[in-house]
Amino acid sequence: MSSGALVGTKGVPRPEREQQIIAAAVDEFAARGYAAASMVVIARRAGISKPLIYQYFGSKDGLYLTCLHSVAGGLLDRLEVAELSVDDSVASRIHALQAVFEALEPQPSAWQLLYDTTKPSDGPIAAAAQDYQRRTAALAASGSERFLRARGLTDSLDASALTAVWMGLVDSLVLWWLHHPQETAADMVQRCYRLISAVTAG
Amino acid sequence: MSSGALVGTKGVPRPEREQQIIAAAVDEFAARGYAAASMVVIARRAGISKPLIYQYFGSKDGLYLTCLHSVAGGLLDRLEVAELSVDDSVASRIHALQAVFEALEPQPSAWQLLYDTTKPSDGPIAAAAQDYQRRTAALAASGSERFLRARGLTDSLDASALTAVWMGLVDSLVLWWLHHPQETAADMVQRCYRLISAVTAG
DNA sequence: CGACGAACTTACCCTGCGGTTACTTACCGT
DNA sequence: ACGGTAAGTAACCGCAGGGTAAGTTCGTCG
Repeated sequence: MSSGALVGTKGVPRPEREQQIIAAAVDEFAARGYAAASMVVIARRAGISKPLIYQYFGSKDGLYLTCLHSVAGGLLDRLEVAELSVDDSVASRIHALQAVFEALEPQPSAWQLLYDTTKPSDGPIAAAAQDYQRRTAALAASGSERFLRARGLTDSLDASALTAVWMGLVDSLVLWWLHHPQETAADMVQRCYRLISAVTAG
Repeated sequence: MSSGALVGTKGVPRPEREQQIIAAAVDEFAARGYAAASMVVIARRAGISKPLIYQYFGSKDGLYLTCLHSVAGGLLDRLEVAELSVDDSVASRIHALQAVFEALEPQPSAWQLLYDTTKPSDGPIAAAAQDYQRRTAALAASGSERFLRARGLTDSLDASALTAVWMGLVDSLVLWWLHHPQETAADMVQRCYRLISAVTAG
């Protein structure tokens, strides 16, 4: 047979196929959320069929977990390094922003996995997500406490709220970036620097 | 029959039942998002059965639209009034925050309807949501432009990004409030005032 | 050349969801 | 008393989505 070849192997080795599937799944999970994402759509986006995903990842949960680790792992490592450059000034926060933008540059939509509100509220996915959220929140919280203490505020709820605000602020900037894809990570860093200067100027 | 009475009217008049259903639906839509929310779960939360919802609201979309209007209508009216009190200082933003907190005090979870990413991307729901989003964005954008112009910045993308940040900041504060339900709206306003003062102090 | 395993697919099962039909109970005006 | 109408339900339908079984093609190694 010359044409056809609708079934049977296409000669793509497993690790490469897995990366294609993960990339497609991250896009789909980011766009629709865990609950609304469809496995057959992910398969179509990856150019293969549904059972291959199950053979490689076991279940929808397994695929989602793989995507989550792939996205959050590198991001958190970078963030933990960048946090060392943050002191108690507002302006020094730019280092954390830079780490986020650079980590996300290959696939910015990945960010939305971290704030997906449709994932299950218990089970291994919830556990992994809470663990990542705990680690990022701990990073942000230590910065918030330092910041407030330097200004004479010690209320722990104030620190908690400021942490939430700071994390939400990063979220907003990344989402804005998603809607302006022509901007590079370096553009974003410069823009944030300008805005921080403007706000803290009075 | 003394016990039982599993079918037949329970004597609750329609307007009252509708309010119960809307309250239950807002909670469920807020918690799971449009796509993942289940009509039978909403019915169970409201203490009735699924067909009654269809009799009163026609469809899942109809129920969602009713919830959206019920939530967003009052909030936007309040916001438009409050925006008149906002000048080009950072501190005056507290008036907008106060309007949001007070409007949400009866049912804070309603906020999450406005940022539901799982709603359909076309049709009447998308149209209504885009209209509300356009109105809120217009409010926030006018404030951002005034703010930046007063500080010598005129880049329209800067204004767009700052608008996104401001809206995300409000979002973060409301979400933090959802996790600290013992706080009143007045508590939130005071806390925000403290934090704004701290950040703008240097 | 033959056969074994890895890469793939078609066709299916089953649960759960949005939506509907047909029925039951209670209230209320005359 | 009684009948019309509003309030309310159990049981069903079609379909979409997660998950599976069994089979097909291709590279590769003796």
